Amino acid sequence: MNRDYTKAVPAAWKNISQVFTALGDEHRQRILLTFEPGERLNVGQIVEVSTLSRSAVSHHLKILRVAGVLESEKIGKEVYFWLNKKNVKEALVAVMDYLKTQ
Amino acid sequence: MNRDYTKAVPAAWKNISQVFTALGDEHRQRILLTFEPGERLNVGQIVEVSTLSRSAVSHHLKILRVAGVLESEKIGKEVYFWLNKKNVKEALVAVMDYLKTQ
DNA sequence: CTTATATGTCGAAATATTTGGTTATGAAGT
DNA sequence: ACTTCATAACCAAATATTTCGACATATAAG
Repeated sequence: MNRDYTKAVPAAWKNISQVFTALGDEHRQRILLTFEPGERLNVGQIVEVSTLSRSAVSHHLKILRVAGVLESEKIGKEVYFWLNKKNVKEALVAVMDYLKTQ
Repeated sequence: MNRDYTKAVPAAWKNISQVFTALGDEHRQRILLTFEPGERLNVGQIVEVSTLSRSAVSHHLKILRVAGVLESEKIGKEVYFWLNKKNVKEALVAVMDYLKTQ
């Protein structure tokens, strides 16, 4: 039994937490699945296909962005979002690596 | 833009949700990191290294078990838990595969 | 400079999760 | 059968998250 993690988790796992929390919500999964390969979508487009209000979508987009699942850039009046594949992959690989040691 | 997921997510993603929600919580991460390779731990041992009450630990163990992150078996008076590597890996691979199409 | 549009932020209500005490269940020992 | 021990289930309180409308900001258009 490993007692090292009684009170905390390694720093790397804090980032993993965010990614996993972000992907653990069905509304956020639906937002992600809306993106076609390489596509960038603005908030209005995402709201359009969502069943949630604009501010709820904005809230979920923020969680996804802070977690590093999405990246965003403002172009004119619009804010475009796209998938941060690299960062999501890193979180998945980290857990895969942990599994391999088990 | 893919509009297929406006109201629901593919069935496979529902299982993924559970695994990701389970792994997105720091208390549950700490429980997982307590397991050494191949080890089986009973509830008492996990409570012992946790900062939470017995009933809170039991609650988190149930979430981990229902999500398929842990498996359990009652032996005598004790219930032993161990990592369900196969199931966690499947969820991770499913998301990895999604990333590859993106 | 005023107006319209896109998005973010705030605050309060609704909802969900977490927590720990108490009670119930089930297995083992006496 | 009675007691003890380990754990699960139940329940209510505490806490966190989600939600949406109202307001704020920023950019562009007229």
